[in-house]
Amino acid sequence: MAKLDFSPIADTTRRAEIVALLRRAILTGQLEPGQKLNELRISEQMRVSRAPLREAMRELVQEGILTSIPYAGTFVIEVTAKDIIDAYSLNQVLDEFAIERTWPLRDQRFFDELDRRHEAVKQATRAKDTTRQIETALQLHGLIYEWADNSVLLETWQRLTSRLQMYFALHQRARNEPVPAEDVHETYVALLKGKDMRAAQRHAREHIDLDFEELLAYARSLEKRI
Amino acid sequence: MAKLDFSPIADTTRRAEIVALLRRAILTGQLEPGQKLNELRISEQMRVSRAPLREAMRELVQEGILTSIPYAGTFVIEVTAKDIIDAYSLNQVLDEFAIERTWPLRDQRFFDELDRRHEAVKQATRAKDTTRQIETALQLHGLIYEWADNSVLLETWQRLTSRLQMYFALHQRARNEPVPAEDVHETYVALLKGKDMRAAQRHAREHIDLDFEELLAYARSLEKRI
DNA sequence: ACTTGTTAGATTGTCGACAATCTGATTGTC
DNA sequence: GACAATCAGATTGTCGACAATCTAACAAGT
Repeated sequence: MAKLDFSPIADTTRRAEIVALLRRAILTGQLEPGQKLNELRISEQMRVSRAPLREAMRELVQEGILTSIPYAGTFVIEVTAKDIIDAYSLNQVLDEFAIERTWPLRDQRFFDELDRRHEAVKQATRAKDTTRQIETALQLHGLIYEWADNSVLLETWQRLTSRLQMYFALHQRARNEPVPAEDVHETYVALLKGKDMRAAQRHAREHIDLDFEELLAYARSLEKRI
Repeated sequence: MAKLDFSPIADTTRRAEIVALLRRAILTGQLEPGQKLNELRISEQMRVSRAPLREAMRELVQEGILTSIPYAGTFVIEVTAKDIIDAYSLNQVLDEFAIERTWPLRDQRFFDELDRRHEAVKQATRAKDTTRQIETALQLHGLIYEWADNSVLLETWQRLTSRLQMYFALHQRARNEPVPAEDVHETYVALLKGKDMRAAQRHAREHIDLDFEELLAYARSLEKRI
């Protein structure tokens, strides 16, 4: 018997595809915060009935990027400065925990995957594909969560990621400057390969703080516009 | 204008009621882990069509207490020893964070609410209502999360709570011993009222460890039975 | 005996139509 | 003109029926 591992086959329900489509539209900012999702219109555009669409929307509500008011509608969540602060402060705590758990489990496969994802970020940066840059950066960041061998932690991170990605996308969309060309993840990757866990944890915290300042400033500007 | 705060009116959709019913059935162990939820049967029992039932089930899947396999069915999640370990280790980290954030925000209203919830636990204990005891104990524990003024943290805790409650319920159901009569939360409440934050954090960690040992032993026994 | 094809039954996924509810415009009243 | 009552249109919530898919039992071939 050959020892070939087959991966699970793709979800073949319309619902799953709708979830993916909607999530992408929200996280890239094509659907703006506060915007209402008209079921009839969307179902017609997707050539799908409202049943699977509604089920998909329930999933995204639980995922935290949509919000639903009975008989009124389902909306993309609004982004407040406080939301961003809250998400980031929790993210710091989780990062520390994830690094602690991943640390003893690092092996060659981990380092290889780390390099692979790092490379993906650099490529997206060179291509000036901001959406993909955000996506790959979060995937790079997510490796410590995938490696930490804690399914509940991973789920929590993935929920948080949805929001972070949305915040970043909004931020990128708002400022029309080009994306920073230098590689801010170089140190992060080096530290994860090194021997000083505390240093890695500290850097994760500081590095996040850096991006955070800029993002927060944007969030504040949003607040004032209302 | 009177400064009366009205609480949001109750959800009036069937879906919301179904979610509440199903969640309760799962968390109290009436629906056992691994059990399949037959849509037609349940919808007939509830005198409801399958549409709102299915939407409710999608929510609970995202909430993490159901799992769905396309064209096969939706099942109550299985509980493994590792799941419990994972949930608890994350809970420890979150507890520390929640206490840290809540600490400077404690006021008279906090202390009053703390006492109120503590009293509810004691009452459920006296009445030997194990289900309610678990529920109230988790509510007591959840106060630091509600008070921490971090919506993302609160959501995360609520998701985690669902599972913890399910684990505890399973545990309680398995052992037929009476529930401990002495009050294990006395010290916890006292420390939250005190001046030493570190001590409170330490106790939260240790206290949880205590219950955890017992719960874990049960989880291991589950593993072996398979 | 073991695999492979076939088929019937049950269950999930999807659809189109109807009922309940909300919104905002209109009318009528003071 | 301001305000309440009413109504029409649009949108969400729910239903019952049909289509797609899975499972398990059985038959047939090797």
